[in-house]
Amino acid sequence: MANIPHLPPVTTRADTVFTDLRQRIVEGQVSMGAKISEPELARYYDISRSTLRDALSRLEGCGLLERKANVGYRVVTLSTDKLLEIFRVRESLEGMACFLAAQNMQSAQITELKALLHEHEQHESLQQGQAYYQKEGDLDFHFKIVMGSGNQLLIRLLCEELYYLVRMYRYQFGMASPRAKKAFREHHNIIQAIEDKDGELAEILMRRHISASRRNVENRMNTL
Amino acid sequence: MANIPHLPPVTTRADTVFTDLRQRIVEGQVSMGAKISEPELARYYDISRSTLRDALSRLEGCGLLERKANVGYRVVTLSTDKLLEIFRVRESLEGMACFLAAQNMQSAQITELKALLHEHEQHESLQQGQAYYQKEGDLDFHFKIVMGSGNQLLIRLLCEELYYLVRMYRYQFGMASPRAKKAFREHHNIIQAIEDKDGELAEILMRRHISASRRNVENRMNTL
DNA sequence: CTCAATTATATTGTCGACAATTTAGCTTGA
DNA sequence: TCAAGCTAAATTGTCGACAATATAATTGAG
Repeated sequence: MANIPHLPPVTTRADTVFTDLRQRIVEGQVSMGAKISEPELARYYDISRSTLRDALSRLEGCGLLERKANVGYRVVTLSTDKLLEIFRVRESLEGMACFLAAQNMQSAQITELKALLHEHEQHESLQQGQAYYQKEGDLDFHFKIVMGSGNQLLIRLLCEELYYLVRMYRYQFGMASPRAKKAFREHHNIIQAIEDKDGELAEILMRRHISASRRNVENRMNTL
Repeated sequence: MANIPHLPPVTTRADTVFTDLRQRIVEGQVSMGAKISEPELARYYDISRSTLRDALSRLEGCGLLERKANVGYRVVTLSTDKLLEIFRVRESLEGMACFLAAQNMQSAQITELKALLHEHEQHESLQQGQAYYQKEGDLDFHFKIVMGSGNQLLIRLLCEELYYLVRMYRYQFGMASPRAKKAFREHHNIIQAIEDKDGELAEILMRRHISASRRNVENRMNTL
């Protein structure tokens, strides 16, 4: 019994709501810190509370919602402190991802990665292109490297959990940093190390790259 | 309105089941890879399926259960590959935790940590003490360091998610390695670096410590 | 007898309702 | 006027039932 190519991904109502609500939280259409009213949201999506709660509990697993017994769910409240915590975790996890990517990434994947960076360089001159890069493009790059690590646990922790939080910060704190140009150069060097299969260097470069972003936020915090 | 000291933690039926089932999965009383029959488990705990599903979805968030739409939950199936993936993640995350602990740990906490290690050294000579150390004691040590990092995200990822998986491996693969004595020495050196507030050294030592365990598993795997 | 199709069974997904708890509003007293 | 206690409303936790889907058993064709 051969598999039908691209068989329709089995998706349940809760899945749909989960994905949609996640997007809305990330983009700030549901304000951060906001209390989730289960009856209201259930009416909004025209589903029962049980189905909604299924979706909500998964959002909690992603760290986008917080729950207190007998009180309910709230959208997570972002803060500079939490952002700095995320940077520390990214620094360690993505450093490891880079190390593993240097060992495991296929040449086809590396080519893809180069193409992505090149494409971003095209957009760089454009003002709105830079905005796009800050929001999504940069994470695409990091995403591809994590995928290249081949470590399923790393992929889950970063791509399916942390990155949604990171995107939420970018959308809602909208940090158009002056690091865009430096970041391009750093990305380029990281790819080079991966291509050279120099895992140790790749890890160091990635850690510096993320560490620089963290310090950038720390400095901005201190001056304001 | 002063808080009543140690106000009874608000706990729901789903909370209780979550905690109990987690314990049973970790200890292997529910076999790994086993299909979860919602009706059966609900009867076992004498709760409704809705309540049970609340607990199950949280177990999924911990990585102890896997879910497939319209098919249901299964206990995660452990494998050597997955164990090695966990080691990579622990190496990076706990390395960072150690680095931060060297900066943030209070002297009282450090004293506690020393006491714990000393206590373990007492048990070391006993055969069953060693078994205990392999199962729980070692993780207690790592747990305390992660707590000392002060990074809430790190704490969540390691103490509330990964460590349950690690304990599950230890219970069910029961690896009484010959590394016990070396591990003591390594723990000792890690504490020293933390006490000296030498974060970089502490991180390196922790990464080596975990990396050695990983290689130990890899070697065993190759010889068998 | 084997394999495919079909039917029957069991399981998951979804729903609406009730109970328990929390929150908001009101009353009362100082 | 304000605070504390009480009452009412709303929200979450829990339940059992039905619908949709997947798994198992049965039947039938070759």
